[in-house]
Amino acid sequence: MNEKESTKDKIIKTASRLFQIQGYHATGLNQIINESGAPKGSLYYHFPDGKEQLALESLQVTANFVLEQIVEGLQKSSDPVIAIQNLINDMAERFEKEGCKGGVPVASIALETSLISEQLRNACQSAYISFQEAFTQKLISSGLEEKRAIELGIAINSMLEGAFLLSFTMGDSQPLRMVAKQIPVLLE
Amino acid sequence: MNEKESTKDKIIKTASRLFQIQGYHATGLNQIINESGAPKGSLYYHFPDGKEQLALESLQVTANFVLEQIVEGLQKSSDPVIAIQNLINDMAERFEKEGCKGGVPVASIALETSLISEQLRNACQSAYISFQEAFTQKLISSGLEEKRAIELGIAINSMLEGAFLLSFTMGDSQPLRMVAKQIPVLLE
DNA sequence: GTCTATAGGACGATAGAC
DNA sequence: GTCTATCGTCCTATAGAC
Repeated sequence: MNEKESTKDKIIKTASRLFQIQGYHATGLNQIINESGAPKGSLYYHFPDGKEQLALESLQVTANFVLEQIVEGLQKSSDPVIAIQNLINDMAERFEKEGCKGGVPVASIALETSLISEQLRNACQSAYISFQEAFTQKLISSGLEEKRAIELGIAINSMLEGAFLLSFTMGDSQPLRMVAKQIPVLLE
Repeated sequence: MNEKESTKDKIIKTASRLFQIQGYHATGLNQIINESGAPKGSLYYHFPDGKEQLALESLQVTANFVLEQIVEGLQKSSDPVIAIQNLINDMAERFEKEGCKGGVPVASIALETSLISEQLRNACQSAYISFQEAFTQKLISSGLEEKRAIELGIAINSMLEGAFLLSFTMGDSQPLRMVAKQIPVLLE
């Protein structure tokens, strides 16, 4: 394996965390360098297009991580109601363990950059679509009609993102918990 | 009436719009002054505590506007399913008329400031609670049991906020429309 | 690949005249 | 109530040595 990639990876890992918690504009490149412990001079070597490129690659790491959580969570039960409920509750638990201050995965970058960088907006959109398709796929494979599964995938994704946003703002995972509780009703 | 308040009001009105579209950190005080057409020297006279105070008062204006939309929308039909569905569809229509670029009302400030200003976080939280209580109240007054109405108020609010976030990021009101479509299922 | 130094600009905030 | 000038700080980005 390439040990040489570890500097770039350290930068991306720190950037992902900071962008998610603080947002795009509030996170400076200096802070990323300092907190990552990466060599100060290496940023523009690894990311020649600057902050936007760094944000893009960081976002993709974050999005892949979340998607993996979703896909793996959905595999744990064949019953989609139980699977989705457990997934959201697991996310709520993780969120609580971060002191309800872990930020909102994709949203923090999406809100700040969608109107100023088509590239970043597009990456956020792709991330959201991948989430909703994971839900849709689960519903289809458990026998739901495709059209209905697509509708529900979008709705469940909306609920999840909204509940994350509310839980973060309130510093309380209650919205996530409440949304999980409505899944049986929604999938009736 | 006091014609003298018009300068402060102009500043707040412009700030509300810009904070909502661009976010907190991306919106400079200079831009607010320039676009509002307000006298340049008057900002720190009207808002001695600076940007944070301006954001706070702007947020309250935005939140009151949204709450009014919700309350008035919910009054238009006695059937809560129809009322909520129409409300969300009206919001989707308004969003489309802004070219799907109108920003996400409270979220843009909530995400950027919740961890750096307890005052602003608290104002965002109050705004969200007022929204969810409007839904809950509507459900109670149409005969739903209180405990269930509270749960649903939170869930509907989550769906709405999430759908706004997704619609904004995708530049397409589809998530808002899909969420509206699920209301009958949720309230079954 | 890494480092230092710095350019060049924007920002929030303040002081003091009017 | 308004205005101008300015301070100090932060930012992104670049140039050039090593």
